[in-house]
Amino acid sequence: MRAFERPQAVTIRDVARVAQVSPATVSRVMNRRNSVDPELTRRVQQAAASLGYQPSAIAQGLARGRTGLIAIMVPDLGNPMFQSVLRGISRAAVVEDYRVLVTDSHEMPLEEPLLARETRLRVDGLVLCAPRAHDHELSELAPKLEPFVLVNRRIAGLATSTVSVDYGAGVRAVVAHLTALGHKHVAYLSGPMASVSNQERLSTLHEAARGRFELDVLECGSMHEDGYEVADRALATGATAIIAYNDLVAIGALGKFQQTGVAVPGKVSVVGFDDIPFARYSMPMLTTVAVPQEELGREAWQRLSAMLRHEEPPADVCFTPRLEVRGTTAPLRP
Amino acid sequence: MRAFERPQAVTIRDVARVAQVSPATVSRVMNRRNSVDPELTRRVQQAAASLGYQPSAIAQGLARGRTGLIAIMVPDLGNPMFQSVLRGISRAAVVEDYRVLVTDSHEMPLEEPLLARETRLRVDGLVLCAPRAHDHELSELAPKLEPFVLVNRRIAGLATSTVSVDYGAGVRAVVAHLTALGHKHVAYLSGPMASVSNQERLSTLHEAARGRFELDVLECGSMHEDGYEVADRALATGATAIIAYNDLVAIGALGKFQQTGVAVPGKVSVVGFDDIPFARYSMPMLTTVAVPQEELGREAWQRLSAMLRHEEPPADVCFTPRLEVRGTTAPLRP
DNA sequence: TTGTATGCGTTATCAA
DNA sequence: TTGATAACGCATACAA
Repeated sequence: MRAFERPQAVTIRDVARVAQVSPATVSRVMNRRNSVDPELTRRVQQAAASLGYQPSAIAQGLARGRTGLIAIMVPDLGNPMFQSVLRGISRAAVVEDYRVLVTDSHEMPLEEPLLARETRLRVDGLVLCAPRAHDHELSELAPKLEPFVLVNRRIAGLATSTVSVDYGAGVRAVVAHLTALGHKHVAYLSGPMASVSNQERLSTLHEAARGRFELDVLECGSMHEDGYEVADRALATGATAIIAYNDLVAIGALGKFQQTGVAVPGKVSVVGFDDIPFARYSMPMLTTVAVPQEELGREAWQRLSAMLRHEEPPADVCFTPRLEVRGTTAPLRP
Repeated sequence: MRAFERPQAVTIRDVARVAQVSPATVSRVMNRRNSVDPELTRRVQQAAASLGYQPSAIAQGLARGRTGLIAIMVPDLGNPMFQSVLRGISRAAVVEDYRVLVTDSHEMPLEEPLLARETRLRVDGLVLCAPRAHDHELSELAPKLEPFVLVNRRIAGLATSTVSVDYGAGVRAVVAHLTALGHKHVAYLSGPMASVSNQERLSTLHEAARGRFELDVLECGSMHEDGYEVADRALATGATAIIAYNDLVAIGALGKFQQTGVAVPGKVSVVGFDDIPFARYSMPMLTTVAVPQEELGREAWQRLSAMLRHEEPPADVCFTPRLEVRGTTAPLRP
């Protein structure tokens, strides 16, 4: 039989024939085994060059039992936060000659397990970035996904490498900041319910707000438009400060306030999360909880890379975010 | 021998043994060949389920001569424009069961050919998004990259599918707009010199400006910071309107003007390219040349998909961008 | 309809 | 050091 796609133009056998050696020797030369006679080495290299030979990655994959590929699954490729993580991973992995496959789960918690498992089949390892699936589903699936690294998510009883952010600390910093500014009524624009980091922000917020200020929570989302649409209602609660699920939402709200002539931070303060590049370019510049996004990606790769080498990965890391006080927060003015 | 990674837990042979059939029959069942006895089909499915069998994608790839993977190469994963194209491709491809591998060429024209070729080895087809490499290098390389689709780039004498944007028309629309507003002196913040679309914008601009207004060109870049840094010098030329290479640069310049108290559009008008999501959320809202970014990705996939099926791809498409007049442009006020 | 045998392109074992 | 040869896991002619 033959593959129905055109078979690879030139194979290791062609090179072997031209160089008058065995395929095994060609393989050795291509893989820089230094146990080949210089003369043969030269012949092989010349033959390979003249034929334009390139080893088949698929065949190598099958023979070696590895693909040289890893995958990252993100909830939404449209979110700058995840783009940055992807960028960090991609740039770190390429140095070690790994390529990155990217899967967008479209914020669909129920489809994630299937998607993850299917993706895993085509690569050597996985990075699950802020997975939305349920704990127990991920736990069950874990053995079939290994090796994998979790970003922005921890799962009780699961001993896999994790790279995360202490959003609780971030929330407390925000609360302290707003309290110091005199705010007594705060609205939280809540992100996707499936987002564990949203849950963390929310619960810490409830806790930290107690006795300090009134807290209203509004269902929102994770994109500009979500913030834009919910902004008015947030203001209508009487809140004088708004904490957004992320920078996108915050900037969306800012847009609406600008349009309707609501002064920021004069009438209402706004805080975001992530510190995406655009946060410095909103007007006023967005006060936000800065998360080292690309570094999250790099750290994730460090761990996955170690696992791929069958080494012990570095210890879990949890970044403490830094509150970037910029222009969208100000003292309460009655 | 054995693969040095743990061999796949369960193979087609294990299923065959449990189901008491031949591996060939298992293969037929897994691939929905409808020539298998219902009883055997049942036995195979049950065996596969109980063993948790998943066919090895690598082995399938080798046997079928295809990987089920495509790749997209972009100059910079940090650019929202390319992110959107990636998103469009990824979402279109997954529907047809293709996964997407992403390669970031770091805006390095010289490394692109190697990167492209190496990437091509691991996938069935390629999308080159705004490649920065030289025409002749791409032409030479073309046979080894096929099938591939070009986005935002056309190469003389190269008969490969192309999805592009008529930036010339976009530039003329901008020029007409600014001229109508009375501007007599315009500065262009030039993008990466290796960017062909930058060259197109530049040459059309020179042409269109002739006899209408004075044109200053400033070397800039493609990111926020580039626009931020060059903004002052652009103003110092005496220009009353600034055309930026893209929205990122425009927004960067806007940020600087905001900081230094330069009124936009009162003192200077600003125009961008692309219409990234953030363009609606700058203040004022950015006047920009809107490019259908995700659609570029979808159209690219349409063509690549056809080529992968050995069908004739749809004709080349060239989008005419639409000028979105928003808040950063205004009549010249002396 | 089912099973046997072969090939996909490489790597790796083992004997020479 | 080199070359047969056997995997790797699957899909598919071909024979039964």
